[in-house]
Amino acid sequence: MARPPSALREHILRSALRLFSDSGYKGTSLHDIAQVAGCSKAALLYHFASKDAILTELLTPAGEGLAALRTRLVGLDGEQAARAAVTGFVDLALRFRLEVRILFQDIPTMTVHPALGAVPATIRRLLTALAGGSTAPSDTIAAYMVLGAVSVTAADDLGVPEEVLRAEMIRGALRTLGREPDHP
Amino acid sequence: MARPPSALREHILRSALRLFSDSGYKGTSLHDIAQVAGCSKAALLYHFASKDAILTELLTPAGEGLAALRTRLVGLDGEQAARAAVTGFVDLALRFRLEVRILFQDIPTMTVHPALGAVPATIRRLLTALAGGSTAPSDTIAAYMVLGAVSVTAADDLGVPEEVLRAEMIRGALRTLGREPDHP
DNA sequence: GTCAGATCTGACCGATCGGACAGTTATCAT
DNA sequence: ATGATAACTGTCCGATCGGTCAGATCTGAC
Repeated sequence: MARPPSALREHILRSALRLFSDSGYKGTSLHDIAQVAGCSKAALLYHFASKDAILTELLTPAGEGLAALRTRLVGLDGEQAARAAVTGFVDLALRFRLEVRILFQDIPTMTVHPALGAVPATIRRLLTALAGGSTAPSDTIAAYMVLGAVSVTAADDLGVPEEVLRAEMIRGALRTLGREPDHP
Repeated sequence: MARPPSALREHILRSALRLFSDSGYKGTSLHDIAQVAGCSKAALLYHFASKDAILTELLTPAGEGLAALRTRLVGLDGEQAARAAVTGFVDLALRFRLEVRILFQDIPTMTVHPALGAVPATIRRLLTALAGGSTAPSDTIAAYMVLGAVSVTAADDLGVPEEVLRAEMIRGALRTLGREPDHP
């Protein structure tokens, strides 16, 4: 886990992250990654067991962040849960912009991924938190809309400073949920 | 254009639509489609010039619907533009649920697609309509959030009747834009 | 220097991809 | 019946895919 950083290894990860988020996992070949990273294809497979291992290592931090958000939501309900879920998810989506893009491109393929096995259940928990615990269709739909809105908006880079983007996404999400954003 | 329907041809299209939306364009092989359609891979290529031709034919109606929405928005501004854009886009996303899923999976690849060349510009027009003509960051971001919210929510099938989904999505989108949904 | 282990390369492998093509079968007007 | 055309199949092709492997090169401890 805590290996020597090996400059090339890190460079490979960065290159793969960019390519995966640009062209998708299936749309990116080991040859492509090697070319961008400036090494041979075999060098990739020296540092990583497989193409899938690269993906796993790239998505693990985001998965851990999502799990951490989940634990932060336990015990909360109603207004508190909704607000915590909104700010937590917005921060997460902004911190892992490219990872979100990767996830969204291959959702059907990815949810089967071993490192992401817990994601669907966590997303479900996040949805009920966004809905403030309500199971009414209107609240469920609004929660789902927030999920989509934040993911898509964070993934695509409009030329807005991150501070502004964060504040506006939180305000917009709260409006979507029918909660006044004026609150501290 | 108005060819004899050829039962198999239609069946191929339906099979490809399902597979593309489930596994993505790159994630679906001609062999897969042929298997689901119950014919040989060569039969596919008798009815369609290429895999890409299947995709084009599948996405063309959605592209036309989007173009139609665009023309319906010309001349409108402010409140009128926003409301027309919301209802129009919600209807479109619901009518082409699977197509939206395909588009979202391969956005970077797809926008280069010849049949979809006009889509980015149309989306931009749709965004300004959703923002009610405003170019303020807060309005632009809210418009983008609506785009994502509607697309994602329509694409994934939560078990809600389409009537309810449509009404709630419109109400939620208007809330996101900071406009009261009470209006007729 | 030298030697061991880490790092990296070129060549190669089997599988699968989209697609081409010659030939076979079904359909149908005459 | 027969000929023409549409519909379809089996087979093959070159390209590309992820991955393996034997060996070359680099590196630092001794």
